[in-house]
Amino acid sequence: MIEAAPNPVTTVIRALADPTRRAVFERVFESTEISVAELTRGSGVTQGAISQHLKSLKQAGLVAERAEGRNVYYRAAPQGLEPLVSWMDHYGVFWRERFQNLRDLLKEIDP
Amino acid sequence: MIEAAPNPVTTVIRALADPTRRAVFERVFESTEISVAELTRGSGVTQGAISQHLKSLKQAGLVAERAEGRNVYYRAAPQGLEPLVSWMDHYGVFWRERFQNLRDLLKEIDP
DNA sequence: CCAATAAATTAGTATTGACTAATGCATTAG
DNA sequence: CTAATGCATTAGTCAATACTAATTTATTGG
Repeated sequence: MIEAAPNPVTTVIRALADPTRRAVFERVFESTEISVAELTRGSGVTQGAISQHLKSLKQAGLVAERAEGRNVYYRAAPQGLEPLVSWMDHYGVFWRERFQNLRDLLKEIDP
Repeated sequence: MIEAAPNPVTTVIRALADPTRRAVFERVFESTEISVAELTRGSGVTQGAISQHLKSLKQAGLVAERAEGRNVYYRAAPQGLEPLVSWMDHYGVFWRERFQNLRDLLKEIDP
């Protein structure tokens, strides 16, 4: 028992901490669905590396996959960001900084 | 020149990725001001380690310091979280998830 | 059936990074 | 002045991790 399962915030932040892996997440997010081969193209790293990054992202709950034939299509799971959102929210960043903007925005929408 | 200065998002996320360092940030945030010695107490690591973590946090713009005599007092700089907020915001997490709650909240405040 | 393609996994390597112990450098107390 | 305290920095260690190259397992096109 040297395990001590890291909390969800740590898992999510660490998954996003590596620039290459974060770029993978961003590309997945921007597409509805994207295959590993396509993610590999233009990534600058090997297919194996991409698969490893996808595994981390999946474990962090940030992506989900769908296998079809010999392809595997990945899609973003933004709910996976929730632990990070909550953590930041707890530190009060959002409301205090964005409250006024949002208030204005809502006035326009629903005056 | 193997440098290639990492972008602010990377700097901030990486600063928060380590649980010990994040705990330091949290303690700094919770106090108005706190000295290195006090941060060291109950941290489970040495004073040197704390100083190193504070250096990372400072470089990330997450804390600021004030020297007084032989003490150095640290305080949180939540604006340092902005790159991360923007990054997440760009991926649409906040409005979509919190819009309804906030709308209700604003209705109560300003009906 | 067979060659080719997609993706995951594995073993090995090099780098980074968190830590300690020790030292250095001010500043304050006696 | 001298000892003690607070903090930063340094050098060295060990573990984690990002990567490649190679292999493995499926699946599909000719």
